[in-house]
Amino acid sequence: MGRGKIEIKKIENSTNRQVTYSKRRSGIMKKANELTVLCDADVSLLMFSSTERLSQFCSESTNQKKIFNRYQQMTGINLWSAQYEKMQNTFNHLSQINRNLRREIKQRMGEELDGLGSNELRGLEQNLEAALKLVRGWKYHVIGTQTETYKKKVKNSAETNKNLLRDLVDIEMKNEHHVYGYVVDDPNSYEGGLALANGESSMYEFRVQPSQPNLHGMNYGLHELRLA
Amino acid sequence: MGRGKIEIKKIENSTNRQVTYSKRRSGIMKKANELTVLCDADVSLLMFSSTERLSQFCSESTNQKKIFNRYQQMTGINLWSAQYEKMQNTFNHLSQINRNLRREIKQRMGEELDGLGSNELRGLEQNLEAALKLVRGWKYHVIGTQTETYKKKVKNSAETNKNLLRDLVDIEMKNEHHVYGYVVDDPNSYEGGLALANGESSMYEFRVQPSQPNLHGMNYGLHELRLA
DNA sequence: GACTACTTATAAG
DNA sequence: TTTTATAAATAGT
Repeated sequence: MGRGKIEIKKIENSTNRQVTYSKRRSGIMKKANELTVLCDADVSLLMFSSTERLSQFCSESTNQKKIFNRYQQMTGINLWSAQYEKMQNTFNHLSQINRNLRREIKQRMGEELDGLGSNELRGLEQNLEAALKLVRGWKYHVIGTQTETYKKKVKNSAETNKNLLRDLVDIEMKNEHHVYGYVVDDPNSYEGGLALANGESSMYEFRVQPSQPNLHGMNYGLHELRLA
Repeated sequence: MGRGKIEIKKIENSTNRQVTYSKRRSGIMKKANELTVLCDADVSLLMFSSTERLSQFCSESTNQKKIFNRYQQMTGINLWSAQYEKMQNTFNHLSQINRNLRREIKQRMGEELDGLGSNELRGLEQNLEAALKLVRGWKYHVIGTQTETYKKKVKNSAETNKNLLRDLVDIEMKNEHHVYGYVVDDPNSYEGGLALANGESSMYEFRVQPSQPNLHGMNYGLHELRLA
C-alpha cells in the first residue's frame, strides 16, 4: 500500500528502513489498540528496533507483567525456570533437612525410636547421659553465679542502706543543732536519694524474677515433662 | 476499510466480535511479521481474546523469553519480583526454623547452653532424664526381642542339625548294608543337603551381625560420644 | 471461508 | 513533516 508495491524483505537503505519502521510501528500500535477496543481483548506488543530501541503497547485494564504471568500460566513455560527450579530444589532440600532434624529431636526426647537398632539405641542412651551431665554441670554453674550476684547485690544494698541511714542521722543531728540551717533548705535532695535507692532495689528484684524469656521458640518449661 | 466505516468501540454482537477478532488478529500478525522482516526488528505480540484464548507472534531469531528478559533489562521492571520475594521469604523462614532446630539439638547435647536461664536448664535436665528412661526402656525391649529371636534361631538350627545327622546316620547305615545299592549312586544328593545347611547357617550369622544401617542420616554411633 | 466495495495504511515524492 | 497515489486490510454479505 503505497505508491508502489514492495517486496517483504529487509530494507537495505538504513534511512529508509528507519522511516518505514517508524511508520509501521505506529500503524501496528494503532491496530493493536483497535483490536483491544473492538474485540475486548488483552494485547501486549513489544518491539525492538534494529537500533535496540524499545517501543511497547499494552491494553488498558492490564499491564505487561500481568500479561506475562498469564502467558506463563497458559503455556506452562516457566519464563524464569532456572531461578525457580534452583529455589525449588533448595526449598525441598531444606524441608527434608528440617524433617530429619525434627526426627532427631523426637528421638532425643525418647519418641519415634522404632527405626533404631540396639547399637544406635546404646549410642543415643550414652549421648543423652553425657548431655545430661553437661546440662547439670552448667545448671549448677548458673545457679552458683546467680547466688554470687545475689549476695553482691544484697551486700551493696546493705551498704547503700547503711550510708543513707548515716546521712539521715547526720541530717537529723544537724537539724537538731541548727534548726534553720541551709543544708536542709532543699527537701528534693533528700527525696532524690530515696528515689534512686528504690529504683536500684526494684531493678534488682526484677532481675531475680525466675521467669525467663523464651529466646528462640524452644521451651524446656517444666510443664513439658508431662510428655514423658 | 470495509464496506462501511465502523466506530472504534466494543462490538456488542458476540459473533461479530469473534469474527472481527479473528480477521484483525491475522492482520496484525502479518503486520508484525512484515515489521520484523522489513526493518530487522524484534517483535513480541501476545493476544488474549475475550474468551481467554492466547495467540502469539514472535520474530524468528529470538523467543518470548529472550524478549521478556530484554524488556526487563531495558525497563528495570522486575517481572518476577513478587514470586521471587515470596520464595525468598519462604526460604528465609525455613532457614530460621532450621537454625532453631539445630540449636535445640545442640542444647539437647549439652552444648550452647549460655542463653538458658536456670529454670530452662532445670526443664531441659528433667526432659533429658525422661528421654533417657524411655530410650533405655526401648533398648531393653529391642535387646530382649533380639535375644528371643536368637534363641529361636539357635533352637531351629539345632533341630536342623539333628535331622541332618539322623539322615546321615540313616544313609551310612544303608551304605554299610547295601554297598552297591542305588540310594547312594548319586553323591550330589548328599552334597546338596550339606550345602543347604551351610547356606541357612551363614544366613543366620549374617542376620545377627550387630551392625545396623543408618536409616535416615542420623548417627548415634558410639564414636559420637567423644563429642561430649 | 470467499467476495468486493469501501476504508485505511503507507511508499515514494 | 506532509501529501498523495496506490496497495492492503477489512466490514458486510
